[in-house]
Amino acid sequence: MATRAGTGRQARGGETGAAGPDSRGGTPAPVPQRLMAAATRLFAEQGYDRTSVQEIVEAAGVTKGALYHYFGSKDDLLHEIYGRLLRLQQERLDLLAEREAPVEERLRQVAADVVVTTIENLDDAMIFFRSMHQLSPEKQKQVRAERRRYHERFRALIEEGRRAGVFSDATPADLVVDYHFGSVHHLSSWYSADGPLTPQEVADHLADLLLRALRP
Amino acid sequence: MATRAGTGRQARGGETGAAGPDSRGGTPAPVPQRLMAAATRLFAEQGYDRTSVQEIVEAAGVTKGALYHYFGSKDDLLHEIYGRLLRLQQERLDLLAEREAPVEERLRQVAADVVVTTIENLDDAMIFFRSMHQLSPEKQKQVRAERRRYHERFRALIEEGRRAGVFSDATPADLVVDYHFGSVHHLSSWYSADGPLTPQEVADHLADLLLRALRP
DNA sequence: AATCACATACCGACTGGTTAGTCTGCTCGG
DNA sequence: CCGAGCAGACTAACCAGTCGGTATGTGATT
Repeated sequence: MATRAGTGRQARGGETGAAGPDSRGGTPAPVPQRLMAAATRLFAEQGYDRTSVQEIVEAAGVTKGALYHYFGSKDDLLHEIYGRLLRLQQERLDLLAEREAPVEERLRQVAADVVVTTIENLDDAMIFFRSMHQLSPEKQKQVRAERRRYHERFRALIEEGRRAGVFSDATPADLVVDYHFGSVHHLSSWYSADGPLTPQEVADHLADLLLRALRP
Repeated sequence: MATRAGTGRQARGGETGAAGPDSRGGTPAPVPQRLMAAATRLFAEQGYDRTSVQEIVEAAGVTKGALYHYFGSKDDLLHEIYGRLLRLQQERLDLLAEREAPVEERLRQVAADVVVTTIENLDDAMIFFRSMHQLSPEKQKQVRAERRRYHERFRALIEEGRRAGVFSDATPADLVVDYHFGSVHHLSSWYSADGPLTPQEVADHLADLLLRALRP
């Protein structure tokens, strides 16, 4: 349904294969990917509203006709960026949460992992929390729903740890989740690859702060 | 240069007196305040770029002539909103940090206070975190510098506590500061006055999480 | 193997609408 | 009578999205 046939929307193409939009001199990446990459960079640099469709297509080396062939609207591009990040993080959360390990160890891994993947996709993350409100209300609702699922999965881990008696229950679990995700969102406004800390180090520290705060 | 001779900039007027833009039927609030109040509300609701100057002046019951009489540009309005919040929080931080009390008590109060004042000015805060990058580079630099002063003052408290042996030094102090302010920034995306928690309760919980994370 | 039918992929000029900021001039208190 | 305070028409720029058109490929029919 999604791809060809009727409307040529919803690109998404090669999630596998080379990471960059153009993996060296060989064949250039497909047009939809080039558009997504250009939009991501420009949205992160200038903001959504300040980036014109014209700029995006020029950066991707195509024209408006191509963009509107693959995407329904400018705001579709934004929605795809969100989808990409959310799918990635949800997938990793599910993977880690189901492991065999003490709950405090699983929470630590999950808390650190979301930090690492956020830093590794810092442009996406920056766009995420800056431009959410610029999505159409309908798409916004959808994104929020997915986000909530993520938070609930995370909260479930905290509650599991409480029942097991390894976490304090001094603070409502929702608040603890928001406390941690606040710091995750905030990453894009201070983390720099030039800084002294690697993504993994930052992640370990932040996860450690969370676990320390939860000590009984 | 920008405006006319006398540069009628920098409104700011009655910081004292009635809080609202129009304190009941009597005399309406002065035009600059009405403009600031209207701009604050609209920026928070729709975002900076999506709010037209025309909307602002209509909401304030004046015309463009009035706005450009008092403010140099649309982005000046934004800058004033930042200034208002930053001045308020800096002032309160200085006040609390200089009190006579054990350092852990002072940190707790400071950490909670910034949460309360953020919630009490949630529109300002939301605009702050969403629209920073829409300021002119020059004004952005200025705001960042003020923000940094605030963070450094906060960090100094943590370091004082470490020297006194009451805080753990497992995590770099900068990271701890960013951890806490992440959650403060994040407030505007989840806190609701209709929720079960009062601002003070949220503040106490968040301050508690910080202090718990810092236990040696 | 040549032709036809049809779809995908893309081009780029164009449209209708919006925007920040300017400018001239009115009004009214002192 | 003068200037601060403001009105509101105006300008020059810009922008998302549309649309008619072209090129290329593919499968079926002759």
